[in-house]
Amino acid sequence: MPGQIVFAAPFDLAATLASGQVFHWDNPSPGTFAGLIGEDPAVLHQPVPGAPVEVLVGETATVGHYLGHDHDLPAIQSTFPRDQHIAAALAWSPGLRILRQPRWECTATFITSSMKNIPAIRKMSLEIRSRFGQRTEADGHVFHTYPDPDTLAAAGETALRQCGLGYRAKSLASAAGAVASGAVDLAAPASAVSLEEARAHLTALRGVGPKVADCVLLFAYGRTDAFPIDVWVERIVLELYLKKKHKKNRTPAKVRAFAESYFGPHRGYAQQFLFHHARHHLKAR
DNA sequence: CTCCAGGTCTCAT
DNA sequence: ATGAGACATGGA
Repeated sequence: MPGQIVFAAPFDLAATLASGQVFHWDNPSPGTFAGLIGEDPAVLHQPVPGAPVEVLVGETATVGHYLGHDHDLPAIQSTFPRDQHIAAALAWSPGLRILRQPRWECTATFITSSMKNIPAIRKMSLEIRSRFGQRTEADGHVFHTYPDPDTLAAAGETALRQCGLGYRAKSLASAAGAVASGAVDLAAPASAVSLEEARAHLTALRGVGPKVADCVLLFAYGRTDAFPIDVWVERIVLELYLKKKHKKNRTPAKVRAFAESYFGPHRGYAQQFLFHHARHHLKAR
């Protein structure tokens, strides 16, 4: 039932929902966010960062789980290296959290994310939802669920292309088919012991490479040791940490090796702070 | 109008 | 293993 969620450590709802890990939330008025958590409508309000989150629509338990209410942020942040770049990112949005998103929804939206900016990813996602999802309504807000694998597999590549997916339509249709048929089991990564094994389950899907797999593991499976490396994060690591290194030490493999050894056991969390900070302060090249 | 976007796949060294 | 191109579309 509706109520209030008090976080043990400062929480920033707006930063969390606008940090490029999820794309479908609406922001109808300052501090208010409306969206679906799986199939459940949610309308949340936080007047200012750090304040309790008012759940106007939705179950507080469901919302809390989605928002990572149980994450011990101070403990997680204490594992980060103490350098000026991490410090700046933490100061910029101390209440940023990693969400617990539904597996398929997260996988599918990140399959469509390659070579698209965040507004475009959002637009494709909303188009897919409104065309193929189930319509629900709550408190005057209209929502559309993210269509399940069977629905998208049945829709097919051509229909997905009409949602603006371009070449990604083929990947999404293929991935939907693989999950719908059971060829790929999205429960498998959750019980994988190693990160590598978890990643392998996901990269079996067309359109899922190392970067998308790490995003999904981080944003849907709670693997905070997964460290997605996109153009932004690669730039951050190269510019801020490997600036003076010789070319030989500035390859993608070296960036990955550095990240895995430097940022600690919750490096995915560190990555999200750095990414969110950089997107607001670094100029596109 | 040009540039570029939270990459992946394929095929070449 | 590492590198170069192709890939579709739309936001800025």
